[in-house]
Amino acid sequence: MIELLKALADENRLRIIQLILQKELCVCEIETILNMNQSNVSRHLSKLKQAKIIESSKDGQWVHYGIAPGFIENYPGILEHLKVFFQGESSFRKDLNSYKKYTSMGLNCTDIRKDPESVKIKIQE
Amino acid sequence: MIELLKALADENRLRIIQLILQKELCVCEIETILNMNQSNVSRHLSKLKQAKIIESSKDGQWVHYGIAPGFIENYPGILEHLKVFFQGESSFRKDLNSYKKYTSMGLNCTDIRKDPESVKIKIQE
DNA sequence: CTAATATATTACTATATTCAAATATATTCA
DNA sequence: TGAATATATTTGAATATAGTAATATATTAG
Repeated sequence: MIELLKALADENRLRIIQLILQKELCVCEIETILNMNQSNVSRHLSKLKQAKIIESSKDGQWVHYGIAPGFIENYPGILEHLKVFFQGESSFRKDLNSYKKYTSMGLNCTDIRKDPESVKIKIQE
Repeated sequence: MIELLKALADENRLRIIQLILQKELCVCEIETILNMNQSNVSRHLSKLKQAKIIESSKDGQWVHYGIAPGFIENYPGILEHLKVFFQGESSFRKDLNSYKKYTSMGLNCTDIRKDPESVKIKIQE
């Protein structure tokens, strides 16, 4: 429980959680949508995984992260509070907007690989 | 929210919260029941207060701390998970036992003032 | 007023956490 | 196979946090 709370008590990790709650995503997508560097995203993902908040599945060279079912089952109350928080914070709404642009434009890992910067620009508001 | 989670993500602070959930208590009681030193308790209390998890009321030379109604109203889900966690952890059950001995023996701040060590011994299992 | 007591704060040390740059590993594709 | 890519890990510097001892502030009792 304490490890869980520690894992949740970080803005960047909450940003990642909000994204992953929408849909399973791979590291490069998280990196691009949140405009965070690779090392940082990887480190936070590993902390979230250790706290059993998220889980990973490897798909060739890509690694996808999704919310761990156990987290949803065991901590529905916390999840609810997080969702309310996400909705109330403009910076989190902005992240969500970037995510929505990313999907509605039909972008994917291959696009990111080709030109990460241009994807980043496209999904900014 | 992040500040709240940070404040919760510490064992000693959760121990304090469990106690205070039972009843409003003064600093010296928390100190004695949890067998923590005064400076440490005071520091954690101030962090919990800053996160609006607890609130204080001064009663002469004594300061009592209780759960902030706002915390209960705004974060019922988190509170539920905390209670479940408390019940499942033997170290937290032990704290609760000490608290119950403390009250069932009719002890109070004056007893602690007279002889803190003997109170500590009495409420150990 | 003075001594004693309750709590808060400060100063210091130890430990943990964050970030970013560099490096390592694994995988794909030409 | 070898080059490029995706992700993970290591490292070091900066910052934050926890704990303790000592000190400060407030309050009560005599």
